Amino acid sequence: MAEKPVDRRVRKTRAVLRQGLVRLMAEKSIQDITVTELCAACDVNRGTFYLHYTDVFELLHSVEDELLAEFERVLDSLTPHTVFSGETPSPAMCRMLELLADNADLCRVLLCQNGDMAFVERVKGVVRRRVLDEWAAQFFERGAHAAVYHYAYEFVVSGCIGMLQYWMERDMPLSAREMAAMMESFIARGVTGL
Amino acid sequence: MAEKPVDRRVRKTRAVLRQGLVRLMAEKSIQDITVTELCAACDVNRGTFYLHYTDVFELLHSVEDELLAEFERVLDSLTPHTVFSGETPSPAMCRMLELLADNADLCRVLLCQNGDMAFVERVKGVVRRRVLDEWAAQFFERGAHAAVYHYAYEFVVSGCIGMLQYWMERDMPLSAREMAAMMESFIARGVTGL
DNA sequence: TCTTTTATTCGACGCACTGTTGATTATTTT
DNA sequence: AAAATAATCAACAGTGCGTCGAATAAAAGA
Repeated sequence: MAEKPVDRRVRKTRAVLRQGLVRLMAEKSIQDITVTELCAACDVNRGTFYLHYTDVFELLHSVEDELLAEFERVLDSLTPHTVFSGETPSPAMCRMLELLADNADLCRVLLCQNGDMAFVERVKGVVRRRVLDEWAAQFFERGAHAAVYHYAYEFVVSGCIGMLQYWMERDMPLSAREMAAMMESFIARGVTGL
Repeated sequence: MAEKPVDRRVRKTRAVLRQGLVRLMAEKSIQDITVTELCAACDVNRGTFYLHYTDVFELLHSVEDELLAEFERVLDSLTPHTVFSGETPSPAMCRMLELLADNADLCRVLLCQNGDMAFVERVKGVVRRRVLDEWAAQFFERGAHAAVYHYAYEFVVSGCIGMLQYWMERDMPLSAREMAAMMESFIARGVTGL
């Protein structure tokens, strides 16, 4: 694990391109963004772009990777006890929502209208790997059919992401804590149990 | 509303292009599909393409429109009574799932990996316009906070679509009826109520 | 600080796809 | 059978792509 220090110029160029992409994505769909256009908007030479990325999509993925890594760090900082404590809303859910709020512009662009479906799948996958086994155990205790908890998981995760999209598209009118509480309520009792 | 009969050649060309696009989309992402490539795959002259569509995305939208129209026809054929009868699973839900099963290839391409997020939003919108008012009434009867039912709606619709994605990506191992029953159970009682 | 290393810039190149045109051929409609 | 219209074909300029070598600028190492 050699810590390779990255040249300051490289860091700067990549940062400029990343934030330039996010800025453009707020205006237009990713497939309409050309390398030429992005470089002009960022005042970076087009050739320089190709020193770092093969195309706009690879750049997008690097942006996604960065956010996803931060997301995973939050998940890793949560002990199982933190997650399954009786507290409502759970600190785990709250911290994840705060992360979204702190990266609102980027998350909106990736998760909402004209977002990246593949990225949404990746997010689901990250959560799945950490939650599903725990879930499975709880379901089996209740004697539920084996396949059911997979569908239950998809329902819950997709449902939460849908709520987040609605929330972000309206510039987050509720606090992270309020959102977390609502989500956990829906997960546990469905929507008729209000 | 003049019924304009469309030339057989036009119908045929458009049909060939539509099914060609769906075929290609099963292999690669939409943004990697060029007009040149699509026309070669369909054995249609490239110039002919431009007589009907401005670009690949307009063709995609026309495909989406067709599916969405069929979806709406199903919804329209359902009386409120059909939807809110006590029957489980409801005939409404079953019919919608059967429509998905009948258009499996297309739905998979539009809703799953590398799908079109804007299309998913349109689907949500179609359902929303027909369901939300009914929902709102039920929520107010229970004295719920005004904004809550919007989030509840997003949770449920997104949750169901997430289940559908999981279902379709695995080539629909359950029947439409089984899926409908599971969805309605999650909606009503959440996932811990199994 | 001076030297070495490395990143960025610049101009240019062939290439592929685009969107359109006008003329020609084939099919459908009346 | 005649008229209308759709599809084909070849060709065009325009634009972005991906790459290159040479020149310049900036950072790292001594």
